[in-house]
Amino acid sequence: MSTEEKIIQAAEKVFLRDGYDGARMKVIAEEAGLNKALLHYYFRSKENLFEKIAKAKMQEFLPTLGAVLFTDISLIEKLEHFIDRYLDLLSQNPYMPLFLINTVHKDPDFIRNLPKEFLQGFLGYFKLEINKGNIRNIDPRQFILSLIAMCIFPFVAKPIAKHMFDMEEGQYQQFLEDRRGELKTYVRTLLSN
Amino acid sequence: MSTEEKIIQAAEKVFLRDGYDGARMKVIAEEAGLNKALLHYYFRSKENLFEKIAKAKMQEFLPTLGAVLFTDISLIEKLEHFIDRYLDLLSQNPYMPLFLINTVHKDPDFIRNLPKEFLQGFLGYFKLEINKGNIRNIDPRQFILSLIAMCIFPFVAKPIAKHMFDMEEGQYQQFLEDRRGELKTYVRTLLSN
DNA sequence: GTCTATATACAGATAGAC
DNA sequence: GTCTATCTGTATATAGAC
Repeated sequence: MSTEEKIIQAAEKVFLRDGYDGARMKVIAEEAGLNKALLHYYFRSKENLFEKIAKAKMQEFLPTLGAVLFTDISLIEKLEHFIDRYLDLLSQNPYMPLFLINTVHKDPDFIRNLPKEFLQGFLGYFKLEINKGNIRNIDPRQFILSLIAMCIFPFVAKPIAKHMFDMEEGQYQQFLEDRRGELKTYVRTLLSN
Repeated sequence: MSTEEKIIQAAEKVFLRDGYDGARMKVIAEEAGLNKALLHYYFRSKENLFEKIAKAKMQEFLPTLGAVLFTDISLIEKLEHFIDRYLDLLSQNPYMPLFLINTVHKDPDFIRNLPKEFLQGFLGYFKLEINKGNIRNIDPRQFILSLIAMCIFPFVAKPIAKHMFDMEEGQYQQFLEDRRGELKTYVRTLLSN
């Protein structure tokens, strides 16, 4: 692994966990097993390193989801696949949502370049299915936002939910596993005619 | 307004918006129209001031919700009231959820003292209603987490959602207003036998 | 390219006049 | 109780030896 890759990997870990304000170049350097000065040699500044990491992570995170929405199955099946893929992705990147939310909160320009055409396309398709009478008449935007909320929230609010529900780590993992079926049931119930 | 109150009010605003790491004592002082040194005179340290603010805000935020759950109406009506009250509360405190999530993320001990008995009580009541056959058989914890997620997420992810849906501020406010009815419909659809 | 040593800036915190 | 001036620590960033 090259020095640059070591830095990027360490920076991803630290920035995702601690955010921009909470992250320290010293900590990133230690995590990479390198010297602080090298971070500046390769990336000039903390801000620059952060931007590189944040933009790459966002590009990596969002479009992965678009794919499943354009396969040749029914809308409800698409959404069920979406739930599985999204929860997989979140399990592998539990810090991503909070990181993304905080980053955009601090600097709204960060989303400027994020692709949104695939979502617009999907919303149009959703409306078509409603007009065809294949699913219940419902606001597609409200529904999609709700579905994403239900997927993301248990990861973002994990420590709070664990406390409120009096769960240990293992129990919460099981809870997240059970959630897949639960969310699919919600989707079918809400959209079926 | 006393000096101490001025500081608290300014600190609330800045900490809620910028988080602990992002907040600056200088900014809080300016916001309060006072000198930096006074913050230390009244609260000794940044950490101490933050704890005071954070604990007060949490205590203020959570129990407000418990009340509506113990009125003498049906479960579905309770949940409909909950949605209205919760969305009201969030409209008045849009930064609260992200602040709370980040604070607990940084220091999990912050929730140690948060009351959870009212939730446990409500979950028990929920199960009773299922056993009585008044509502559909569903996991109460999964359902409550989903409902809270659907309420909170549009506030937490507001900049992202606005961008993705191509909305201006006014449109998004309308979207949030429309959401009340939408969520109530979801609840009725998911819980009705 | 990689390190040690250092410069620079600014944060939180304190001292002391009023 | 409130201010100005200052201390101290630590963060990012740079200089320069190797």
